Amino acid sequence: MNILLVEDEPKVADFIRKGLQEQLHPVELAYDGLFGEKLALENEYDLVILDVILPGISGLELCRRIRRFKPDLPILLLTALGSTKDKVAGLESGADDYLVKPFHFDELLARVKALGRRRLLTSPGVQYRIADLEVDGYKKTVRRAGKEIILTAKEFSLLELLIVNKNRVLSRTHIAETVWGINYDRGTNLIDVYINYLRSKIDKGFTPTLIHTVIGMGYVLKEE
Amino acid sequence: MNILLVEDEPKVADFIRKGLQEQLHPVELAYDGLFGEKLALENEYDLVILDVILPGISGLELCRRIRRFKPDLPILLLTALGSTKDKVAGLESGADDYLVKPFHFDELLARVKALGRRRLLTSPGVQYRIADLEVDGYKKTVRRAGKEIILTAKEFSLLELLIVNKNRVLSRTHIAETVWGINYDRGTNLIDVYINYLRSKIDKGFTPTLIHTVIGMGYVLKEE
DNA sequence: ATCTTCCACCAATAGTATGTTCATGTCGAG
DNA sequence: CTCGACATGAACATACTATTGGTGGAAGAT
Repeated sequence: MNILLVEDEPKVADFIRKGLQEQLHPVELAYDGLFGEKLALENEYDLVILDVILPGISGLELCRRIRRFKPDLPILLLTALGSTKDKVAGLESGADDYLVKPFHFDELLARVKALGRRRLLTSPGVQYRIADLEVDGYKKTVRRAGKEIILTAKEFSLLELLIVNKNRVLSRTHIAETVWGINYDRGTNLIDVYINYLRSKIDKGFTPTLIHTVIGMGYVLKEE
Repeated sequence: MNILLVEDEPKVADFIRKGLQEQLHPVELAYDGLFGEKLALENEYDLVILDVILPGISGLELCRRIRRFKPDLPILLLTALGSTKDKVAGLESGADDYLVKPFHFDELLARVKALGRRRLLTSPGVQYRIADLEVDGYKKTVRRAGKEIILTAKEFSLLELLIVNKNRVLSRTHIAETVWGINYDRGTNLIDVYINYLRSKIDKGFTPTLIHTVIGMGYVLKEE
């Protein structure tokens, strides 16, 4: 899930960004409201996390502006203030959810997941299986025919995307945006390379093969 | 917190499972009493949620059976019956708490949290083991291959977290929050250093090694 | 008070796996 | 046969992690 984080305190920003990246979400960061607005409007994020206290324009104002042009984009507000009045103000600005700092990171993750599910319908982070391949998004493990397979973070992220959308052809563009982030735009065959890595780890030596190329369109994970 | 849910109505089961997973609890599901009993006795859960009305054996009977072998395992009963008599019957069967359907999910969550906390606080005698490593959460002792190993407080706390979540990849963020408390400071490699301390004490010179790095994601304690 | 010891923590450096690119090889369609 | 599209292997760069030495402070001993 592509996430835009607007937070001016470097330490907090870093903490949140790293935590989300450890869950394999691509994260982009804006240090002030104006830049945040620019990014939010120019790109297609799945979620925006906004600090209320920002230099430039306030989080609430930014929230309203984003909401005006992107009514469906989920917005999560962060703030140090915890009064009911603040919460109401936040929600009235169009935020979908509200989290008071300091928070336990798991709490943030839970809300991120909840907001993400609203538009994706599928939520990575649970268990998936196809044929004799099992992917556990919680433990971050992969097994084929009962045997554990070790993947790197990027490989896992790619496989998770494929298995969540099994039987559906995924374009390279879509894969790039989901796994590598919004602003991925290199003229290389990086995705092909990673598909190749995955194949050698989860398909080589097993039947049936699960990763299929659809020429001109992209890749699918399916049986047969 | 690992949760076992025994519930035969698929809709209700799904509702509860999804809600709990959103809070990042791993949930396993049994659709009848016998299978529930098998799972409960064979695995290490932190909490069992039981429907009273079940095919096979009843929830009350199941509760008694589990209680016989796992006196410390928290059990939460769910039922459509709301009379005092029913509640008493449930609690007398050894359940720790009782919730009448239909309920608001927040209510369930609150109880789940409460039972979880109780277990963490009053968890004397919790012993964990993986391969030839034994950790006694009560005596605060650690042994590998029968030989006692002396750890400092922080080291023990870290090891305890790892072994409670064995086979699951733990992110640095999660580790930082659990062992060191909420802190935004990821500017140092303190966690890496403590992992290194632990490795030198419990892995060095032994096979198999138990602490594994998952680059980009965190660390796991597991065999293999 | 002072000394000693141990623990928690930090920072710099060395080390390694991963991420990325590029050149080349293969395959099928037309 | 030729082209486009994809697969593959290897080389390179980067990012992440391991390791070690050192600092400071707290607790206990003298």
